[in-house]
Amino acid sequence: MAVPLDLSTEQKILEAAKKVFIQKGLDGARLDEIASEAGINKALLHYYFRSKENLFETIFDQMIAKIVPDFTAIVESSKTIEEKIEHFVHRYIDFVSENPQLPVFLITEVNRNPERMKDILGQTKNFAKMQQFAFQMITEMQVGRIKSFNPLHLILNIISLCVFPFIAKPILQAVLQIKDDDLSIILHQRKEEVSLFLREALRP
Amino acid sequence: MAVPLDLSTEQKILEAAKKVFIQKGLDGARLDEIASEAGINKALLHYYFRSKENLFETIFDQMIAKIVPDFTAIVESSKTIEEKIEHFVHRYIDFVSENPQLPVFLITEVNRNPERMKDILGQTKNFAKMQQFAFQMITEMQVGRIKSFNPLHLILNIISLCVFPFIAKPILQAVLQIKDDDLSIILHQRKEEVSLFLREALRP
DNA sequence: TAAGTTTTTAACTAAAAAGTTAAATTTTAT
DNA sequence: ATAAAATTTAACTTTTTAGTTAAAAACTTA
Repeated sequence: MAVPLDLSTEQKILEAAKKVFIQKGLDGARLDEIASEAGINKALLHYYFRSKENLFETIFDQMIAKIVPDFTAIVESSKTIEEKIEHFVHRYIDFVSENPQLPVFLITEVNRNPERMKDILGQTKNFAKMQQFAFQMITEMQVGRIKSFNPLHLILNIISLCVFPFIAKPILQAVLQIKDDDLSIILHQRKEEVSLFLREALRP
Repeated sequence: MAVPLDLSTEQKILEAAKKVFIQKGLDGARLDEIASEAGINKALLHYYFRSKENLFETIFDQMIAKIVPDFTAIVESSKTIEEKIEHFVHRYIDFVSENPQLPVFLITEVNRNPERMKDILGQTKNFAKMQQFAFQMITEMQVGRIKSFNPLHLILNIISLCVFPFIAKPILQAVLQIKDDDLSIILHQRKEEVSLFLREALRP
């Protein structure tokens, strides 16, 4: 008896749904479009996932897990706090560069329905890891190796500097009146620019 | 002959539309909801604005004009660059605090339809003013009054630090597992925190 | 081959929403 | 008072979309 597990088809649907939902949002996405994007039909969509909402939540949960920064590796290494921050900035900007539509998608949908977040992050260990990271910061601040800041705000600052320009991309493009490629160059520079900026701010 | 200018009704419609569009987006907004929010009916909506798209664009243009930072006053004053930045940070965070849904609304809609921006900002003098601001920065950098950075990235950094935490509000709330009020306190602290952070980064 | 599973085809229903209209009523300005 | 303008009422059309279904075809595997 074949359990209904043709992962390749389920995967095709998930990929297509991801693409369409990220582009158009929950309201804007059309099941027919997802189906044709996956190279199948609506009936088969219904065969695998019973409803649009169902499909959306599967995608949404995956995306949240991807974008909430994973401090685990960073906290565990034995580098200085500056090296860790630099490492984080590089990794996170790389990640956002490769998934440029993710932040806007999540922010849009979470704002439209904040309830959705409530359940998801409750169990993860992200907050604990973040606190651990904050404690390391405080230690190095007290020793005088870096300037003293409120650690929560410092973490917020780091993430803001990494993510926001990618979120504001089309607005930036209009204000600066430049083409896609030119903006990409600017955004690519940010890895070094943000690292430098943070280094200077933290210099004791 | 009374010209069709009962501004009070037109204004009521615009206010209602602003509220609903900002909350639900173009796709999610319902004309019936806008009408009842304005205390009128759909027919009158049609009497003033011919279509949903028409109404939306009126709102959208207003919102864009509001959120793109106005450097005019700042550029013109005779303060030091640090004072100007501090002034800007305070004013912009105040503005975002008072209009917390604006950034998400604009980012969502611009991402969904980047064409919309193209026309709007073409004629404004924002870019010129921004360049003027950048030149002032460069001058003070060369004199050694502040640390040298790429001025475009510096402006991006300032705006990122001001806006992003407000955009990410519901995600933050979920990650930190705190209530609305507690997050508001944290966000309120940012005016001072961001000012301090920028001062430290720019210290020669 | 035979049974079970996956996929397509091709309809269809029900609901929601935008857009439209015409006629009646109310308000405003002259 | 009366003409013009604003507003309501209430119905209607059209379009779009999610959701559903049944039957046939194709594929998989024992």
